[in-house]
Amino acid sequence: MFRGITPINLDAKGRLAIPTRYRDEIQDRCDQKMVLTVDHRERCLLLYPLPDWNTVEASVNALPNTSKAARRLQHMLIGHASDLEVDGSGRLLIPALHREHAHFEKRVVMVGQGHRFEIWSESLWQAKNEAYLAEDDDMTGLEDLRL
Amino acid sequence: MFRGITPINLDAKGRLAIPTRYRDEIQDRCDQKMVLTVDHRERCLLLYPLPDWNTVEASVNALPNTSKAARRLQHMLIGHASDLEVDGSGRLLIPALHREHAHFEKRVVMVGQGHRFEIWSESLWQAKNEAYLAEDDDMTGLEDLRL
DNA sequence: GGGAAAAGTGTCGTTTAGTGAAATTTAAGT
DNA sequence: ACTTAAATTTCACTAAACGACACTTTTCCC
Repeated sequence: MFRGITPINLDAKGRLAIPTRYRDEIQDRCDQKMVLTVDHRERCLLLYPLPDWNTVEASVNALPNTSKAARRLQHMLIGHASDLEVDGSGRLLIPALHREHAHFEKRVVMVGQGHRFEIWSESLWQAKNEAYLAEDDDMTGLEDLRL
Repeated sequence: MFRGITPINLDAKGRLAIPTRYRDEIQDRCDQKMVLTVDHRERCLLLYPLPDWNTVEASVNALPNTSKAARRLQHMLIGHASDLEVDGSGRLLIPALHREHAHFEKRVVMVGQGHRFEIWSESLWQAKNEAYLAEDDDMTGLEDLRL
């Protein structure tokens, strides 16, 4: 289970050093083999251990491709999926197109989300948080939730 | 399995250099013999290793040609299919008609899609992505999906 | 049919990006 | 506080992608 948020500096070649506390779990779970793709509704990247990605990919591929929403998902998620391997120093090279897509500069934040990570440009992440705070607090459908 | 997205510059003669990480697999799978055709609903090209294309072609040909949708598929896919061979430097010459159809200029992106590739003009690919991101997030029928 | 132009093919050198290792810095433990 | 280990940054090397060039083949026009 990945949890927590970590700010990280990309190096000059666009490599991202995985926070140490996740490295053992990643080693165990997928032998350093991960898949990076884009989120279909936000300007951020999604990072899965390979086995978890395979599950997601299978369920997205199984959707009827007559549905427009399904085709959108297939185009975005599957189309942008890239195999990555964690190198000997615990780093991942983020492909240039993905960096551009998510507007990465030097500083990014890596957000643990259970079986996967979200990776955001730090400035976009901050903007997103500000936007959430400014928004009306619409909790429709969530009335029974106890936080 | 082809996966990942790579930006590529066509050379002055319209040749596309296959990314090196795919070359071994292509050599093994089809001895450099590939088939290029057009997608029937997007302005992009589809590139198959010959054996995989043969499967696709057979199943499209098996469709009842009383169906209008089937005739459309046969016309588009099979009609535009063109045999290509990877040259000694790992490049494919994209026929002029295909380049025009998909609005290729210099920069294209090659998108691994399992047993085949999609090839897009970079600007069309970006436009498509932006359009998807801007779209309403209509997930009707996909409520149970866990990404 | 001859010539010219266009299109196709192959090779080479340069540049850029990717990879791996080393060294410095930081942190942790004794 | 000192030693050891770990993590991050920097540097150097390798390989792939790019562009240029030269040669061949085909096509079109005169």
